Amino acid sequence: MSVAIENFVKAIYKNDKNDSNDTKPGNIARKLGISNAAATDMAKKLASKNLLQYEKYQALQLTDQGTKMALNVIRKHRLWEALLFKLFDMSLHEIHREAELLEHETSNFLADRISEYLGNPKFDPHGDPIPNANGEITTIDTSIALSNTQEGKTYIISRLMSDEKEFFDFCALNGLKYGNSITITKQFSKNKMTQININNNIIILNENFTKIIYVNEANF
Amino acid sequence: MSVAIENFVKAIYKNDKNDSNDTKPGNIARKLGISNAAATDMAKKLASKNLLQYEKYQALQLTDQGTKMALNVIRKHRLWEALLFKLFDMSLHEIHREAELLEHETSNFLADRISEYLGNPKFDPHGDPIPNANGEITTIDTSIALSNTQEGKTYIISRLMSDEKEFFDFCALNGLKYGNSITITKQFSKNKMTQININNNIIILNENFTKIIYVNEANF
DNA sequence: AAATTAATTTAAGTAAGCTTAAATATATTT
DNA sequence: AAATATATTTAAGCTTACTTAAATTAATTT
Repeated sequence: MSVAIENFVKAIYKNDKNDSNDTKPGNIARKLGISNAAATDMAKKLASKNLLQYEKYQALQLTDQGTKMALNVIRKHRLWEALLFKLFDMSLHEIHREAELLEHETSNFLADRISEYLGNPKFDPHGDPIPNANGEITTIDTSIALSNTQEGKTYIISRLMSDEKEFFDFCALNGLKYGNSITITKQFSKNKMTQININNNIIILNENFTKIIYVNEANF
Repeated sequence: MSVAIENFVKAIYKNDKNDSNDTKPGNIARKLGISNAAATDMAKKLASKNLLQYEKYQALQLTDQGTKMALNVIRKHRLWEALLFKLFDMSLHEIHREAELLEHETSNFLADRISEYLGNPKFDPHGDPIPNANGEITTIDTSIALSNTQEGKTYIISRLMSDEKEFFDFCALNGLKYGNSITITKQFSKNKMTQININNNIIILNENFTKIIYVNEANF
């Protein structure tokens, strides 16, 4: 299937989660930056391919097949985000931009290799759930802000919710990377600071940081 | 520029290295799996974009701009091959197939991140040179077969020239990966076996292996 | 050198994915 | 409920990247 089709079903899937009554051609058109006419045309075409149900003037509804396609694209997008975020010093915005292109040129085989390499993560660096190869999706995000962690426990970094270069520079410098493990050595509840052990270095993070770094409990 | 255009200049660049007189539309058409007519059309179009010189019935010649574009695509292709080969257990054939698609959807920024991550390698896992960001290309391959290495020296694995699953399984098991470092502990010149230290494990490789594993001298 | 073969080019046509403009239906306001 | 505004649809047309078939040129054989 083409890039245009993949983006179309993805846009419907995402829009539908917010307001399924408003998933009409015009709405999808706006999100994709195409004309209403083009969206109507595409809707008809995809209906004939059994990817969605189309009735004049009604909201578009993905079929099971269409939903599966959307989830497959979203899976690839989020796996790429997770991989790029782990490997390189790139912001959430940058990884999103790259993943938006790579998602359409990734075989299922490669997606599985990426997932495997990352330890089959259930969430991407934004905290959004990554569908598995069967299109199943975990909806409960168990990650918590660093400020809510407990002394003595070990966690895996699951999100770095920022787009500021200085933040990422700081993270890079201190080994704060998606997928890395940290241990909480002290919680200063008064002034909201957190002392952590990362790669055997002890660092203290203030509220600005502990609120935007998210982690999951490590399961050993 | 489109995927079709990128593949067209890439095909010309590659063909030209073998026989520059034979870089005519029909030849490129065959390599790309399109008709001669389509190739002639494209040649005219690219001439108007200043990517190549086109004269009726003559061989196609890339301009500097066209050459630069071809090298940029080739750079991305080979960087992807190097990255996928390093990270995942994929054969040379598999990484090639994936890189063929990813190369067109990769920003220069991301290409630079990949290169940086890999330590700006000059050759990909096939042993083909990786152009740098300025389109400069190293033509002298300094890598040698493991059978030609010297006792006591340390090398970086630069190629694993095989497409057989068993070989890659063996490599994965023993940490023989593109980019990894090994030390030659003994050379058995008679029966062409080589003893190496990899990740502090000592293993012995026979001729079947030492002829298809290529390495570069490590520069510390 | 003429005849034959092969390649290139031109011409006409197609499908995908868009566009704008006009027609039509739906929603909203009064 | 009628008038107005908004959204959707239809229609016609464009560009890209192809196709096949016919015409032309180049290369090869005899």
